[in-house]
Amino acid sequence: MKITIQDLADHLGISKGTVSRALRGYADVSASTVERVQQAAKELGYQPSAVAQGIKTGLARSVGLILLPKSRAASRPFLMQFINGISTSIAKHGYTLTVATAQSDAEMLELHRDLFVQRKVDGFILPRTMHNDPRIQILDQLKAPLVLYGQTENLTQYSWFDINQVECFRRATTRLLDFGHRHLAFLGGDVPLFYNSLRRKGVEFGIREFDRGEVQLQVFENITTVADGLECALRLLQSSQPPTCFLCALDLSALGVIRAIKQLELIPGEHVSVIGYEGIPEGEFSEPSLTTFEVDQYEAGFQCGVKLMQLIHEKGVKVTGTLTMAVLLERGSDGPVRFNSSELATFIRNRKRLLSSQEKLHRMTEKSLRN
Amino acid sequence: MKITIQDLADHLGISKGTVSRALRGYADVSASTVERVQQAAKELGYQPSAVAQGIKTGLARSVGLILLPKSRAASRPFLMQFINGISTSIAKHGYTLTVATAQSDAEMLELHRDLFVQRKVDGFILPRTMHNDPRIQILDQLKAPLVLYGQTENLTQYSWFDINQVECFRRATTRLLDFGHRHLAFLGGDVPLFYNSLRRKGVEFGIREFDRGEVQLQVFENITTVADGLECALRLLQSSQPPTCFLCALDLSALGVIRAIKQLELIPGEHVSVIGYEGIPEGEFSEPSLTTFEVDQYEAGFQCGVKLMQLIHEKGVKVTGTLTMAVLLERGSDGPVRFNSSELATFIRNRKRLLSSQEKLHRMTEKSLRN
DNA sequence: AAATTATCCGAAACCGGTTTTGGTAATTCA
DNA sequence: TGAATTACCAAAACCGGTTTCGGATAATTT
Repeated sequence: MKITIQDLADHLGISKGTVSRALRGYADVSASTVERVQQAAKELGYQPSAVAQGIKTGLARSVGLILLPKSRAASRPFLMQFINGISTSIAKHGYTLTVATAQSDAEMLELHRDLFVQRKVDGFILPRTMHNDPRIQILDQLKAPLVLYGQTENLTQYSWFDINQVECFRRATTRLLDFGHRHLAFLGGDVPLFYNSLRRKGVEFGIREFDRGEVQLQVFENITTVADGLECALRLLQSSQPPTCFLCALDLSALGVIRAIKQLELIPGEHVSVIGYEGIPEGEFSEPSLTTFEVDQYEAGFQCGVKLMQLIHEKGVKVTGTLTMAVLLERGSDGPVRFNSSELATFIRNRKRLLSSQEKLHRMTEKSLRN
Repeated sequence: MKITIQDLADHLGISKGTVSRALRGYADVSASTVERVQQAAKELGYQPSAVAQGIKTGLARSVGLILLPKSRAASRPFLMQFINGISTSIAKHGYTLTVATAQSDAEMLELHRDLFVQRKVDGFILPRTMHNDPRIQILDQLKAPLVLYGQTENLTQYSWFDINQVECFRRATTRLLDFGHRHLAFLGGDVPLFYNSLRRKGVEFGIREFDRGEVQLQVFENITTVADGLECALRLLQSSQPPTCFLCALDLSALGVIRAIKQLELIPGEHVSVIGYEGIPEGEFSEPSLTTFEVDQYEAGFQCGVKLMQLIHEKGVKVTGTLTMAVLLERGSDGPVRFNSSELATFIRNRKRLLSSQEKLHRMTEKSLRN
């Protein structure tokens, strides 16, 4: 049924070694033979078995990407385009992407080891880098090629790709300061992940550049979902010294903050400003739309794939790191400061008191409209 | 560096054939030898190369999943848990998942053929089944094992898994009819995909069961995104005979409908009802939260994986189809009818006229609150 | 014309496993 | 005790490719 190289050789009346050399482009095969072989291969639909090729070359022609689906909220939005980017760039080298999922950190480490030892993959792409990432330690021992999507300690030893998140959050911060905000809140994400400290550092840089002693920053961590952001912002806004703007490490939490602002009958972008990071599709449709940094996840995946192909194929290549920028989408969720913190606090208090009376008014209007 | 079966055999002073048979559990190896081999394998960290194994067995121990990222809106939400389900079930058999992406339909077909001919995968899972799905035709020719996630024509020939979407939409429809709605709109999704006709059929069944000649149904297709749903619902609601409820083939379009309702200053679930399908996370956080059918994508992936493993390993097995139900999440976006279609039209017209005056009022209130 | 050099291809080794074959030693049976 | 099993394992064949080696033929040089 399936046609092998021997079948093809028999059909042409030449040896299978010659067929192989013809197809691999060796110089010691005549042009006419190469032509004949390629022609016959196309006619008979012959394609070499990747499995059989792999045994001699030692390569599986696949790269591994191992995901922890339990961290669903954070990994979901970026995934599809990231996979697409990897897949597209490695396809040029005849490589495919092996995606596996682990249910726990321990299982994830085992999976990395097993996939490599069993030669199911030739290398890995590691997204969501952590502090002292244990995956790196294991793969180093095995001398497995790897590319980081994100940064970590000892960066010079690895190939990596990342967005300059420090710069993004520095810019977001100075933008808000230029808007006149003086009470900022930073809602950080997953603490063990490296991105979190980078984004926070960006905020601190922005403030340090500017500081005339009048800027106040509140920092929170582990705010990773819409619900987290909603709950955290509600609490902060109803405190005695509410922030007038929010810097969110994740779009998801930023959307929660917007929801909180609206829930307090305030106008996001006017009464309170919000800036997110990542550029998930929901941000475009939120009301107001979310000001955020849009990350090109396809490009990220693509570059990770390119770097991994270099590591695997070009021996002796130096590792390379690449830092690019995300694009600031200036949308509706931030703007010039309207109230300072104390004014905002007062405003929110009064607003709350009047909400019930306003509701009555609303119901009356509705009734009159109905008739 | 990497330890092979020959290394292990030399270390034990026995032949590599015996090592292999010991590890594969052949009967003609003494218990003590098996013990010694297993012990040594563990100590030296030996794991057979999947590539080398594959050449003799003819299996790559991988299954293929090929995605079209251009259809981003529709495939994004379900992806992660689906992959997780597949991956988890096939891992029990030592299988991994190969994910590839294609940029066009033609490329997708080629990819299926190539991956199988090159023995990079032993079979496929086909999500998002289409009418006369061309993937199936190609894979049939190659006699490639496949499992459908979704239904199609000639279902008895294939293994497949699906949600009973006809029943879901039948229930959704009778639910709305029981609520007293008589003007329904069905916002369908991608026309070439098989799910679309199933969901529409469910709506038609629901109406047929009930019809006393007084039910009106408007049908639209290719409403696949939030923007589509928003635009379509805005248009319909401002027509002279607006529907009082929307049955949406996709949660995303349902979220757009909710947005449209709010944009017209109506209350979703009170003035106009909306029911979605799929159970994406956003639906839980929308205001009001979205009534929808929640699909267990992990389970879907898991079952597809199980079925594919059966096809690949148990020769002569019959193909199997499985139909399960999604869970109706009764949330806030639907409820008893408030207005009939004409009343709703009048209400919306008046409301529109008064919006500007109300806005003035609102601004005044705000000014007074500020001081 | 002889010697040298290219050109081209077949034969064989090899990759790391699995599976079959066959032979030896220990057991069982008559 | 001799024959027939049985238990066990080494050796070899095999899977489908790639790569090395060496030889035959043709082309070039001296």
